[in-house]
Amino acid sequence: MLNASVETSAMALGPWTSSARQPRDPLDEIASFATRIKARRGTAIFADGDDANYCYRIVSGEAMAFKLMSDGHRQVYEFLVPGDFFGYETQADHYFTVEAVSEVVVLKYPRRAVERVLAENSRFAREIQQMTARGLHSAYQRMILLTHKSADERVAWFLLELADRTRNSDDALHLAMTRTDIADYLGMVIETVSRALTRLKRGGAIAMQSVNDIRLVDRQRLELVRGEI
Amino acid sequence: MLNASVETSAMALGPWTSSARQPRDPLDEIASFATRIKARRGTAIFADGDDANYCYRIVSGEAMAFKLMSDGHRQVYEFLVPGDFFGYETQADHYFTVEAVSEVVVLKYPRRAVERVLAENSRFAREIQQMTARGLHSAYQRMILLTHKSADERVAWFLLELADRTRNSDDALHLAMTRTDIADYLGMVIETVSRALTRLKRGGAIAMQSVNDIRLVDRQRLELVRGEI
DNA sequence: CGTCCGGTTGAGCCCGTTCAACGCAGGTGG
DNA sequence: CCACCTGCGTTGAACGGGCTCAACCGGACG
Repeated sequence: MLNASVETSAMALGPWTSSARQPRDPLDEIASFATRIKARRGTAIFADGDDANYCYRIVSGEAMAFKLMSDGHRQVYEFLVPGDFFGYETQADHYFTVEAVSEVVVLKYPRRAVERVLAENSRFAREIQQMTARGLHSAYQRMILLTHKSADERVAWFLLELADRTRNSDDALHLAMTRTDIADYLGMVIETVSRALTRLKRGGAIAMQSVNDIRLVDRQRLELVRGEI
Repeated sequence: MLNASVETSAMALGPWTSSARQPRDPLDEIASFATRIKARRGTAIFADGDDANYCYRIVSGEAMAFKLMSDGHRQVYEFLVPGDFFGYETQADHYFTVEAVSEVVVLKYPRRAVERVLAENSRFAREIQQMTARGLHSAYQRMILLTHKSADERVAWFLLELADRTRNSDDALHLAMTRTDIADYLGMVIETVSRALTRLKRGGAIAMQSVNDIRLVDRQRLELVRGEI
């Protein structure tokens, strides 16, 4: 949802390194308030309507933020990867559910503590503001995707974005989420996602080791399919 | 885009009232830095890619925030009404254009000044954070609209939202924007917008005095068409 | 009076949805 | 060990809502 800037996902890989030269993690400010929790695949970290007494950050694994509609439809707002910070609200309640998509480890910060730091530390407040603003920016970009892009463009965009966010150096990409999750994220149905993946495979842009393990064989072609923005 | 909370649009109607009982306008903090500018219909207040050296607030009239794609498509991010605050970025540049949709008066705040106040006044920082978070929330809601709602539902939602945001007490609603603008906001084409309006008219939910002047005759029916959320 | 621009209406098409069948892997129980 | 079931993904066929293309309408303006 909101990812603290560039270097942060390193924190998922090892212990905090506060070495002088290293750019500091903006969330270090609240690190001391964190408790570490685990969630198994399919379990909720918090639910739509819950009191927003805590906010969180992914350490390892993946999660998804979504809202369930009264008509049964589900909109997946974001997939959350290591480094992502989420659940900090200015209002009383959470307005979406966050559920583990794989076995996931998260840090849990008490809202009170975060707000105390926000009030006292303007640098930290600026970081949070920046993360929220980036979230808004990317939500707007996704609107373009949802209104003007074809099925293949959406799926290509999804794959490239996920590869980018999980910072895979090689071309291997593991999809922790199901086709249904992807469909609900991209505003399509599962069959269309499946067909789009098949076309990308036939076109030589990707290869599939197994259903959930994809190789971005021809990244350039994939970017071509995705199109601008 | 970002609307400072409930009472703010009153500022568009009269001079600042800092009376004790009245809830204060959160943007009072930076009021002294504002300069007042006018823009005629169709002119840009700032453009995509411009240095984000200023941010703004609508006093009267309406504007729209949008992005032009390389393929010629245009996505309208938001319609801006009196009280709306926009253009404050954490990065260097604006990433969308804002253009007057009618004759519009805006207050223009230097970014430097705003950032100085942000650093010194945590209450103000909290207000800005809250506005951005609300913007994100409403962007997510609009995603649902763009993925799962029919043409009629979208248009009904648009009319109700606009009526709500402009706080019309009676059932008259003036559309300052063109059909093309509405279409680019709702992710449809102009013909579909037109047909949806015609159906709402035939269904008795609305009436049209002229092309741009709509009466919400049967609000309940309109809400029924719009559906949940 | 003619032109232009924005909006409306009509006809046909297309892409993604819907409905349905099938494939495949993992789990369970005889 | 195999038969069966269940959940998830893929593929096929037909449908339909919104898009495309095109004509028309009406008010503003020269």
